[in-house]
Amino acid sequence: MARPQLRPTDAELAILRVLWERGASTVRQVHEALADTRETGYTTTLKLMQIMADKGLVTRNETARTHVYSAIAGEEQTQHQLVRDLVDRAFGGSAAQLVLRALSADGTTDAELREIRKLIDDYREKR
Amino acid sequence: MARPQLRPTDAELAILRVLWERGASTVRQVHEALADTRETGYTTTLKLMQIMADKGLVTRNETARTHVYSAIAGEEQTQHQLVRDLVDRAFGGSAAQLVLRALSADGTTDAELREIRKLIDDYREKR
DNA sequence: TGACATCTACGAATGATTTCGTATAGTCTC
DNA sequence: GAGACTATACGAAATCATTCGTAGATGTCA
Repeated sequence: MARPQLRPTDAELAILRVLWERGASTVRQVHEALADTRETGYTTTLKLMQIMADKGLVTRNETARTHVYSAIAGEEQTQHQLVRDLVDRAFGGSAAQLVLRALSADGTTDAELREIRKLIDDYREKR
Repeated sequence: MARPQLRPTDAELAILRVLWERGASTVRQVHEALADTRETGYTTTLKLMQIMADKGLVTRNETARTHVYSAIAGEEQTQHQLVRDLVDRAFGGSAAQLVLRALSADGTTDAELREIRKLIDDYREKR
C-alpha cells in the first residue's frame, strides 16, 4: 500500500465501477463483469487488482483461497475527485463552465435538465 | 500527423490552454506562459508540441525559423469531448450525475450555482 | 567576421500503465 | 490419489507520457 487518493487510471476506474455496483467481489466476478467491454485475459484483471491493492485503491480479504476485493473510496468521493480534477485541468477551476459543457452533450434530455435544475435548487437550500 | 481527436494528456492540455488563451504562439511563448506552474526545460515543451503536431492536436506555421503553433480543435470542442469522456468512464453515461458531483465541489459558490441555473434555463429555452 | 544566443531535430532515459505467460499451489471429482 | 480445474504470484514485454541533453542550423551584434 502506498499513497492514497491518486487519480485512478482508465483500467482501474473500470474495475472500481464494478466493485461499486456489485459490492465486494472476486477477481473472477470482476473479470466477467468487464467481459462485455474489455477483451483482456483473466490474469490482466488479476494483476490490475493486485496493483490497486498496493496503491490503496482496494482492500482484499485473503481469508479464503479466493480473495475478495472491495473498493476503499466510495463512488461519490471518487467521482467528486475526478470532476474536481477535470475542472482544474480543463476549465480553469470553473465548475460552471464544466456544467455548461456537460449540458451541451448530445444525450442530455429535457428530463435530465429538469433533474439537474432541481438538484441545484435542493443544493442551494441546503446551504 | 495521425489519428485526430484523442484525449489530450495532462501536459498536452496545459499547452492547449495556453494556445487557446493566447492564440497562435511560439514554443518560447508557451513555455514562458507555463513557467508559473511547470518547472520543465524548454526542450521538453518543444518536444511535446512537436508530438502534438504529429498527433494532429496542433498545426504549425514553419515559414519563419521560429515556428508558430495553433490549436486545431477549439476550447469548447475539446472541453465537450473531455466531459463526455468522463461521463462515460465514471458516470455510466449520466451527465446529470456528473453535474451533481460538480455542484458538491468545495469551491462552488452560491454565485456560481445561480450562474449554472441560469445556464440551464437558457439552454432549455434554446431547445 | 567571430562570439554568442536561440531555434529545431532527435535520440534516449525514466516511470507509469497495461498486457500476458508461466510457475506454483489449493480444490474437486471420479 | 490422479487428473482437471482454478486460484494467486510474479516476471517481463509493450506501449505511452514525460523529461532532458546534445547536435546542428540560423540569427544577432559588436
